[in-house]
Formats: sequence, C-alpha cells, structure tokens
Amino acid sequence: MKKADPSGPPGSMFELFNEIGIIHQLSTTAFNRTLPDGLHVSHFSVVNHLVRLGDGKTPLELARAFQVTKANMTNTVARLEERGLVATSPNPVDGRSKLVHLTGEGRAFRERAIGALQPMIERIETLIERDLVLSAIPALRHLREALDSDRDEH
Amino acid sequence: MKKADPSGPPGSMFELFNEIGIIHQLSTTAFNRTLPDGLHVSHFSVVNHLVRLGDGKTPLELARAFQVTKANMTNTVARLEERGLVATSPNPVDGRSKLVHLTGEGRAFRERAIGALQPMIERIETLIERDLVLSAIPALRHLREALDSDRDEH
DNA sequence: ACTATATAGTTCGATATCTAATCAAATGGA
DNA sequence: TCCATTTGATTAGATATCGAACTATATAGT
Repeated sequence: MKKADPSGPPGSMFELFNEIGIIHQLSTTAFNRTLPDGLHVSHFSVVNHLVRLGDGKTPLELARAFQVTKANMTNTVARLEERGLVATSPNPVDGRSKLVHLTGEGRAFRERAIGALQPMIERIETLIERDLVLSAIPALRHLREALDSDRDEH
Repeated sequence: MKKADPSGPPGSMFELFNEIGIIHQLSTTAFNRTLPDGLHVSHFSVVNHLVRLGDGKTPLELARAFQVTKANMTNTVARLEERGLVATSPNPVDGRSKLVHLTGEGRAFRERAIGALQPMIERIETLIERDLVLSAIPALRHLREALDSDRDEH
C-alpha cells in the first residue's frame, strides 16, 4: 500500500541505510508500545543482555555491547535502578567503576516483556517469509562490524 | 575487536532487530557528525527526497514516506524552514494543509551534504564486501513492508 | 615516587522523537 | 443544510540520545 520511496538509487548504500532506518523506527516504536510498565527497548535490551550473558557487568561494558555512549548508559542504568530492575555495587577491582546486577524484579520484568512481545513477533512472522528475512543477518553482521571498526579509528 | 553480542539466539528475529538497531545507531551518529551546518540525517533525508522526487509535498506525505509521526515532521519542516532550506505555502486544494517547496539554499545544502558524506561512504566501502552487504536489501524491503502493513492495522 | 595521561562515570545542555490533546477544515449522511 | 466524523497540522509534555565538559581513580614513564 505504502509505496515507500528508497531515497536513493535502488540497490545503493543509501537505500540500504534508508531501509534500516525505517525498520528501526517502525520496530522500536511498536516494541515500545508493547513493552509493559512504560519501559522501552533500550531498558529491555540491557536486562535481557544481563540475563543471557550474566550480570555484574560495568556500565561501560554495557555501553559497548549496545554501541551507545557512556552518558546514555548512565541514564539507562539509572532508570533501571529507579524501577528496581537492577542494583549496582562498587567494582572491587576498580574504584572508578561499578557493577550492575539483576534483581528478582529485573528477571520477572524480562519474563513479562518477552510474553508481551511474543504475540507481536508472531503476528509479524505470519506476514513475512521468515527465511528470506533472516537471510539478511550475515550481511548485517558484516556491515555492523565494519561500521564498528571504522568508528574505532576516531 | 568488538565481540558484540547478538542479544538473542543466533539467527533469530531478535538478533536481526538487534543488528538493525546497532547499525542504525552507528550510521546515524556517524552521518550526523559528518553533515554540514549542524544538520541531521532527518533533515538531509527530507531535502534529498524533495530533490529526487519533486517538491510541493505536504508534511503528511513526507511523514508517511519516512514513517515518522506528523508531529515529528512538523518539527523537521519547521527547522528546515528556519534555516531557509525549504519554504511552505498554503495548499490550494485543502485549507488545512500546506506544501513544502525547496529553496535554492536547500538544493545547495543537499550538494554540500552529499559531498561531505561521500568520503565516509567510500571509507566504509573499503571495509566491506559491497555485494554481500547490498544483498540484504530485498530482505529488508520485504520486512519493512510487513512492519508497515502491520502498523496500518492499528 | 611524581607527574602526565588515560579511563570510568556523571552532569549539562541541546535536540529528535514519541504520544496525547487540540484546533481547524473537509466530508458524508440524515 | 447541519451535524458528526475524519483528517492535516500544531502544541505540550516526556524521554532517549548525543557531544562536551567535568570529577575521580588508575596507569605508565621517567
């Protein structure tokens, strides 16, 4: 229905970034609307990361994992702490640093969030050819790594 | 160098959205830093769209083309107008609406912006296998259309 | 051991973006 | 013709996010 325009020659890097931008916008807005307790994708992502890969990470480690600024992660961790989803403690091996731990509420929130997102994921999966869509992952991984290393040089 | 974590099972929709989120973040920050006159990707995109597809569009048409809210586009158009990159006029066929036209400065800005972005695009292209990366486009188009039509139903 | 530099985190100010509410004009049905 | 509904645009308020400046601690070179 939407004849969205590619804002760049078809098959170009511009089109690629444009599609990525639109998908990001549509998906985060949809996720944000769906997540419980007024929390946002950025909050869920951090809690999910801590559950999946283990907690006790520093804010900087988290910032790097998600490629956001330290300031951003300071804010995100503060919000999570206000809500009681994480707790922080001094880093025993570095006096400048702190460690972010999950609370029981944090784990419970993750469960609720996944439950809330599930129907939406399923709805989308009925609309797409799953294999076609997932086939983009290796290319995206590769591009992400390139952007990442380009950034490191500044 | 960065062992970025997929925050979701490998090959899952979660990983896909996560990669897209990170790429979006890295690329828009890099673009924003590169664009001249303190302008941002959102501004460039609108001007570029008007040059490529013709001006005299309404704000709502622009909002739909980029999948952002009307409020967002009101703001973007206002900024562009402050800077003299576009001008608006009443819509002769609808008293509620307005039309957004390019100015000479707007076209000049687009040229400058493309010139400024070019080196960065080229630098990235030396870091990637271009064909691999571009091969993601059809999958992304497909996903974007699905998200788009899902959204229409609310 | 001292000093210079680097690093972890925070704070500040600016801006983009969202949702919800509002206003004005257009449209369609009784 | 009039009123209810829809639609285009704006406004208001909240929040995420960035970059830059700052503080405190750690590290390295002499």
